[in-house]
Amino acid sequence: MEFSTEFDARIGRGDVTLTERDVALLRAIDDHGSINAATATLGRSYSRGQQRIVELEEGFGDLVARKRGGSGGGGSHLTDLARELLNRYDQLSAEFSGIAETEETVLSGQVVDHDGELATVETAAGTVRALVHDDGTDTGARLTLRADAVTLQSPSRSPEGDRTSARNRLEGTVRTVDRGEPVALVTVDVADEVSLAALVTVTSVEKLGLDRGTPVVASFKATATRGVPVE
Amino acid sequence: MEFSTEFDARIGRGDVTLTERDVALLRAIDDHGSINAATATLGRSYSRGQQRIVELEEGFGDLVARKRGGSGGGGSHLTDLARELLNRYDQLSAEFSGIAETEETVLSGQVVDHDGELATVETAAGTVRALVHDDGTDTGARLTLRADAVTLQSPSRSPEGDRTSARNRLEGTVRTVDRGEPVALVTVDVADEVSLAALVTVTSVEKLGLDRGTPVVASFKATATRGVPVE
DNA sequence: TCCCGTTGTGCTACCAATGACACAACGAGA
DNA sequence: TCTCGTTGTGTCATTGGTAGCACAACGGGA
Repeated sequence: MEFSTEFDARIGRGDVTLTERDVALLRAIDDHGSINAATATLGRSYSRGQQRIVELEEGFGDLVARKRGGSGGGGSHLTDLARELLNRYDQLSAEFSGIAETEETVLSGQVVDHDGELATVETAAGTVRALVHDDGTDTGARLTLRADAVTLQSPSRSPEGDRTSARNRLEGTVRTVDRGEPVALVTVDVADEVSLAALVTVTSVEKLGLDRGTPVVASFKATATRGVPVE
Repeated sequence: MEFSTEFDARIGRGDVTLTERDVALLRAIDDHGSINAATATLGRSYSRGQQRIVELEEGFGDLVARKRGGSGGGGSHLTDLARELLNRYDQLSAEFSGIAETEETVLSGQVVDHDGELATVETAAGTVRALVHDDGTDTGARLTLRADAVTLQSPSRSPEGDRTSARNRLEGTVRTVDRGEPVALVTVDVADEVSLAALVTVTSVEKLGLDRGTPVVASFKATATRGVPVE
């Protein structure tokens, strides 16, 4: 069954939260130079738009410098704070949509150890360390491993007693290489019936000489793999 | 200024989307064995709850097996599909909240090259490859680098012409080590006035002998650093 | 055959967010 | 002093989602 994963990003402060709708309003003000023109082009009512700005400013501080009267009747422009908020919102959305869109592989396994948030999980592909939130009855867990968190390297150069903080290592062989334009999706067989997806740049594909059958080591940080308890 | 980053996770299919509210309803049905008891304990109306289930099932397929009449009057229980949906939702939430909570560092810089989504950005800390969405007027970009995507390694063992797909490398020295219980937040000075945050396990801190002043190499994948264009 | 608690369905009422509209206040420039 | 387009403020209407309620349908067991 095919799902689409979606999200709403919000930025909160005090008891107001900035939503996508608010961001659109601020952007329109920035574009048109007045609340009036902004609400008009958005097909929204001025009165409500103005009210909303006041509400937001009670939580965040000055966002819109407004002037009435004068030549042209006045106008409004965004404060530096508002611009910072918009940038922050863009970044947040970019990260969320990264998650919503990126391929991921799910590993199920048994929790054999639990130290705070850090769990050791036995999976079909080997034992993996991951962050698992709840720790009440730790029997099993489903780990989700995002393709952009997996780094690939040649087996020749990959010491066992490692000097890196990426301590989850799974050996395998490349199953498929799906070249997008600047990025490629590589799937790696790490056990019978278990394969990982890794998102790497095409230049990395070439540097590592990745092709069907190439032996590789997939490594990923414990702190980058999150899981939820099951059963 | 201190913000809180929030989100709503949703799973869509067709033209219905499963929200957190729906998840709560399904969970309550699973707990109590009937829609009636579920809506009652949630303080919601039966009629609306039942309607909502029908709406969801039009998009997703059978979620709640309902039986009326019989001993006890009947009852309801979740289908396997519903359970799968709930698991999927849990995983998605876990990933989103990981993003919302995790420390991150922002690098601003000039875009010097743009190949599809992959941009090369000159920052104060060095040149970095990252995924940047829009590519209309590529002047500057703000890259956000999540602490859980940064891996640390000792400089001794880190070949220049690398055999790994993590190609962004920044050398620096440890500024602070903030030990949480199983995970530690390490900040690394990589240039004047620029420091990165890395989230690693405490055992990695010990293995690498990280302490204030320790020279380290911070590396991260281009596909794990996302940016938004500015100006 | 009756009893019971559930599902299924339809109606009204309510609430919060929003739009629609009216009108005063403003202030630079003609 | 007048004009003009904007901000600021208030009132009323509309809308979408929900609760509240009533009542029929169901079917296993007493």
